[in-house]
Parts: sequence; C-alpha cells; structure tokens
Amino acid sequence: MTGQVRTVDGRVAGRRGQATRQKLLDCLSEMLSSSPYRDVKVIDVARKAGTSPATFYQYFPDVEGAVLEVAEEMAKEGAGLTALVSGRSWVGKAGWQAAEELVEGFLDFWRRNDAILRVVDLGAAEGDKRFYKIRMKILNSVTNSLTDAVKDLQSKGKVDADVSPAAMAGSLVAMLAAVASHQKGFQTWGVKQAELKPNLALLVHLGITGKKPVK
Amino acid sequence: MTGQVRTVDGRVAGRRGQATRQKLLDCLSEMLSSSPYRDVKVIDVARKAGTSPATFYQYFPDVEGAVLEVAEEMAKEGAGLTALVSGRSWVGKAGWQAAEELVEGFLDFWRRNDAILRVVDLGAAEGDKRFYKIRMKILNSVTNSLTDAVKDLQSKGKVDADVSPAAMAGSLVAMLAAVASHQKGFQTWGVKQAELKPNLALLVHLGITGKKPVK
DNA sequence: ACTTGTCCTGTCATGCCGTCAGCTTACCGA
DNA sequence: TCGGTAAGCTGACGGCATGACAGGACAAGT
Repeated sequence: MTGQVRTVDGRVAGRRGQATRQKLLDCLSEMLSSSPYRDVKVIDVARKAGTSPATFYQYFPDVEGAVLEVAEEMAKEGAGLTALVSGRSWVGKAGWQAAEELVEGFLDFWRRNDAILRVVDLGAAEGDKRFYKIRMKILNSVTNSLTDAVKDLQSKGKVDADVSPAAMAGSLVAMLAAVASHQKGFQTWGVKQAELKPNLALLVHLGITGKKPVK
Repeated sequence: MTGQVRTVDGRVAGRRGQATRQKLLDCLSEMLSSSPYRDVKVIDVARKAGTSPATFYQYFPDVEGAVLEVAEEMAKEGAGLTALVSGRSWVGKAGWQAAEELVEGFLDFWRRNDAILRVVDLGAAEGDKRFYKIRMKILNSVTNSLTDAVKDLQSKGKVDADVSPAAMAGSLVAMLAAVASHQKGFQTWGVKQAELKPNLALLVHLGITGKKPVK
C-alpha cells in the first residue's frame, strides 16, 4: 500500500483531516453533477464543505487533482464490473443472458457515476495519461474478459479468424460507455430505455459471437 | 439566413470586424487542440490573435459562446456526412463496402475535428441543450439514414421485427463517435488503426443487416 | 479636410487563484 | 496537570482573468 494519506506540504492526515478531505471530495462530486466542469471553482467547493479555499489547497494541488481522487475512488468500485463478464458462457441462451446482464450492469454503473465519468472521458480524450489510466482501469476489467471470450470462441472455430479480439471488445465497450453517457440524449430523441437495452445486448452478442442470439 | 453578424453590443460587423472575429475563432480552435478545455482563457486566445481581451468580448459573450460558434461551423461541414450513407445498398458486397466507407469517413471527420467535438460531447453530456443540438445536427445526418436503412430491410423481412431501427442506428453512431474520440487510446492499448476499422465495419454491418458481410 | 460609423484598446472594479504566516486544536508523555 | 509537538484551519495578500466602458484610431465617402 501507499501508506497514509498526506497533505500537500507533507504532513500525515489524522482523523479530523481525513474527514475534511473526504467532505471536500464529496462536495466536489456534487458540484460536478450540478454544474459544468469548466465552472467548478475551488471557492465554491470549499464554501459548500463549510471550510475555506486554503484548506482545500492543503489536501489537493488544484481542482483537477481532487477530481482525480474522486475518479480513483470510483474506479475501485468499477473494477467490480468484471463480475458481469468473467466466467460467462457465450453459447446458446446463456450467451444472450450474458449480453443482457452486461448491458444492464454497465448502463447502471454509468448512470450512477455519470458526472465524474464525463470528466474522466474528457481528460482521457484530451490525452491526459492520468485520466486515461483511470479510464483503462474501469474499462479493462470488462474489455479483457470480452477479449478472452472472443479468443476462446475463435480457438473453437466459432468465430472468424480475421476478427481482432481486442479491437472488437474495445469497440463494444466504447459503445456501451458512449451510449451510457448520452442516455438522456437518446430519450429526448425518442428512443426509450426499454428498446435501447435489448438492441445494445443484440449488438454485443453479434459482436462477440458473430451470430444472432437464441432467446 | 440569420442575416448579418452582430457584435455583443448590437453593431453590425463590417469587413475588418468579421476578419478579426474569424481570427479569434481560429485561434480558439487551435487552443482547444493544444490545451485542456478547462484551461482555455480569453486572454490567451486574444493574445494569440494579436489583439486584446476587450476585443474578444465585443464579439462573444464568453469562451463558451465562442466555442458554440466554432462548433456550429463544424456542424455545417458535418452535415455532409449524410453522403456516406444515403442511397446506399446494404445487400451483398455493396453492403460491406457501405459499412467500410461509413467507418472510414466517420473516423476521418472525427480525427480532423477532434478538439471541438470533445467539447461538444462534454457539453451535450452535461445537459446543455445548445451543445446537444449541435451534436444532433452532426449525428442525425448519419443516424437518420441508417435508421431508414434498417426500416427498409425490416419491411423486406430481412431484419427481425423486434429490432428498433432508431435505437440500433443511434447505438452504432454513438460507437463510431466514441471510438473515434479515443483513437489514440486504442493505439496505446495495442490496437492498430488497420485492425480497428474492419472490426468497426463488421459491427456496423452486423447491426444493420443482422448478417455477416460478404466481402 | 471633415464627418460618420466601425473597430480596437487602455483602464478599472471585481472576483478567483494559490501561498504563507500564524493561530487554534488534539494528542501524548512526563 | 502541564507543557510540547504536530495536525488542522484561516485571514490576508499579490497576481491574474473577467467583463464593462469611454475614448482614440481608422477607413470611406463627401
């Protein structure tokens, strides 16, 4: 482990300090949900947490630094997404169920953490390696499992050899992430959640197995 | 048409004014490519354009306002993406070609405009209707054509009736957009452009027709 | 040269950023 | 109980971006 939590100037944080730090993170998280990333100011976060800007700078170098912490917290939870895919069978009815549950779990996770995920996505797209790494951490858990699934099916001759497992898995996961972060958009556009999910599951199934699902 | 370009305080902009305005937009566009959205400041844009912040505020209410203009410009170009899909046949070899060219054209457009598209995506995800509308304008041209394609195949009984054309088209387009904006990410992850494209085309073809392509 | 309307900038009040010294609080050993 | 020490917090300050204004520079027509 990395050891204790430390302040910017090197002191180790005690009980009270950690509580303050966490409160700042929570408030930052709330702010990200309610206002554009660009407009989130240190002073607002501090005010909301009932403390002063100076205190904020004791624990984080800047807003971005704090955002990275929030993202890291979420990434830990996100690692649990592996459970949605690993050890699943992609054959027959089980395959369709696997696809459905993957979509369900993925969209749900994204909806619960949409604000911070938006920012992580932006950071990653802008080429910031720290954000990119966090995004990987979350997505890899799913992507790797899917990659393995495709490789497995390929080795059994059930999937064409010219499919690149990594590219396919990555594309599918990127799709899920994108649709998840624009869920509201789809609704305004006249597509209901209820019809969105089966279609995503269908695409996932088609992508992994190359075949229509048995329902 | 919207008529003449106007300054914030209501004057109509003349030849020189429009040139300055455009220069500011160009410089803003460059800044978006080279630094994080959050760090783009009016003063930097103005300096880069060889003018003063005050001039910037003559033409735009704030950075966001100017970004919307840049996005609008790009959206006009983006409307041309329709050509990639409309009037295409999705049957047999022509279908595979259609999928390949769609992917190719889409990724290319995204790569050329990645900086501004990132910001539009963020704005849309944050629920800003103005950004959302612009995103629609670009994607609709493709999405609608794809929706029609699916509907057409459905009416001929070539695609299952329980597929929702809009949801399917929307998901595919979202996937293309997502993969496009994380192209660099894929590369770092070990997936090459060359294997990415065919896989995307495969997914598009599978999604639209429900069948493996004839190459 | 003079007028007119467009265009740009110097300047200023305001507010956020990021840092520091210094004060308060909690813990601990004697 | 009593310092001593480290943790925790904040007021205050220089610096910089914001956004508004009035006034000067410039081009075009008379």
